[in-house]
Amino acid sequence: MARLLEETADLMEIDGADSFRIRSYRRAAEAVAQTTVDLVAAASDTARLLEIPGIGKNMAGHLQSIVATGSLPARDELVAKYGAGILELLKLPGMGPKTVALFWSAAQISSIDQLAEAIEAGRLASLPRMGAKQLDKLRKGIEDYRRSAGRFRIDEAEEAANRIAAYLLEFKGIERVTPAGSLRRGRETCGDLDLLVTGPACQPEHTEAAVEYVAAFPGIRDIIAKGENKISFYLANSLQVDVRLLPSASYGAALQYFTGSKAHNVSLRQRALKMGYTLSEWSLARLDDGSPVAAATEEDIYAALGMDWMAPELRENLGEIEAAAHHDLPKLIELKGIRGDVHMHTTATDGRNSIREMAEAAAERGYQYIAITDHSKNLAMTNGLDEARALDHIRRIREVDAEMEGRIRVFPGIEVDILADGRLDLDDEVLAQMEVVIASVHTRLEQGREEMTDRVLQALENPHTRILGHPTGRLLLRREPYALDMGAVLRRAAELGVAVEHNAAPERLDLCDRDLRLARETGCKIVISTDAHSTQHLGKMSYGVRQLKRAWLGPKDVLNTLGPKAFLAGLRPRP
DNA sequence: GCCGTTTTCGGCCCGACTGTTTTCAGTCG
Repeated sequence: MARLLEETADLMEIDGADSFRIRSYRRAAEAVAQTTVDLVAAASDTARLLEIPGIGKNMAGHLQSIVATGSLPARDELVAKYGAGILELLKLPGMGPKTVALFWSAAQISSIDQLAEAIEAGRLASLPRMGAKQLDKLRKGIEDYRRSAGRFRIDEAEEAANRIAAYLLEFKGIERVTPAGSLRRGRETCGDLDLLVTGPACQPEHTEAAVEYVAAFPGIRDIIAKGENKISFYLANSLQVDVRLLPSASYGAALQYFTGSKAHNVSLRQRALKMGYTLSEWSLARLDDGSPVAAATEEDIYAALGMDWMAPELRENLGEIEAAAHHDLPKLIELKGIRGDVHMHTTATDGRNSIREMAEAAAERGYQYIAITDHSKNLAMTNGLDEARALDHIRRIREVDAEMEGRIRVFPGIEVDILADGRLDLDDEVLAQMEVVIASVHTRLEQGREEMTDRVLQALENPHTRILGHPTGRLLLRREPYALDMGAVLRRAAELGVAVEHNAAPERLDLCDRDLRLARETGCKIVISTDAHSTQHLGKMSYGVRQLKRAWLGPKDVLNTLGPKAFLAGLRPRP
């Protein structure tokens, strides 16, 4: 429902509707996404819907229409006018509603394919504001987009996996559903979803009823293939799902095989061959007579190969096979090892909860400490703090720290903006009052790699910078981490004792595998956070922790696995 | 389109940056 409202807002923007009216659709989308009210149940009771802030008479009608018919007439009309493909254009960097509208009216462009064709044909060069640079940027944006399209963020894949698993487990005779592939390995994105299913209903020759049950899953858009042991289909969002039914006797071998990675499996099979075995999705078996050695569990298979079992996140053929054979696997970070979160926002800027509420929620989660790090003045849209407000805010944070009576420590902090010349946007005297100063780049990165890197290195030199924050959202969404020379940044950060933040929210995995491995090699300290803007968001960081695991980062590398005192001591000393 | 009233219509976060301007529009956070 939130997505339909959000898309309607996008279409209205292209259509040139009143901006405040558009905003009310976005607010309603947000409200729908956040509310705890059961909207389907409440749809018959208009008064109930009207109680939700941001939902008025019209929106209530929209919600009722979505519940009743699955569609929203206001959106349908605009889709009919512009075509459904036009929404995709907004995902290209530098493409906003005005440009989309311009291309539509001037060249009848309503999809990415049409845009690509029009650029190549030179049909856009005569339009206002469309110089060579702009068109180059669009060309590159389309290329990036096409490369990443078809992959799904891990949180989307996991949500789908959970939904399907819940359905499958209702069937008598299905006992276990395990996601394999890149979802199990905790990659940032998944190309498709592999679900391994076992139980009495999965015995060979007797799978028909179970297969039919899978095929009846209500979320299926198209069935691609349906056989005895395997069924493949698309969900409504085009995510491809492969469900495999397996006898429990070979469940471990199949799980190992389908978890991968490919490189890990190749290495593992080579090792098996050297030891006189052959490894397949059915079993680990002797080469000479084909008799099975291990198959039921992954532990059995790895053990038979003389190795310790390892977490799926490690299986990328980056030395884990040798380490497991030498019983030398690193001690890795688990979610429960995170003892504090030191990047979060409150109602003072763009957060939804007060300092006290954030502190209570964090204490309830079992955290030992937090830092409140609201935005500084340069982020005007968030009502960022200027010097005077920042000082007031610190006073309030200290009060809450006292009010919590030791149940949790609350450190004063701030997330400052790194300006174009590398300076921070608040006075040093104010920064000197903060325990946690996170310096973040919030402007877009078309400055070029050299300038951007310089800018960040400058910010590291500022003696008040204690944590380097995420280098801007747009960059992360485009998954182009090397627009910044992260090697140079991490090395300098390590020298200066500045910690680097790894934002663990699923849509924001801002340090990629290579950066995290580099952090380990350079000895750069990592701080893991979720950049929480509400109590709901606080602590939802399992994905980021899985990233750390794959990079082999251990508790000694991640500062907020330490207690409050050790955490502060691990930051760069304050001047 | 929502909200909160000054109860029936006016207000609704704003500044930096880029590329194209020759004074600013569009995008982004």
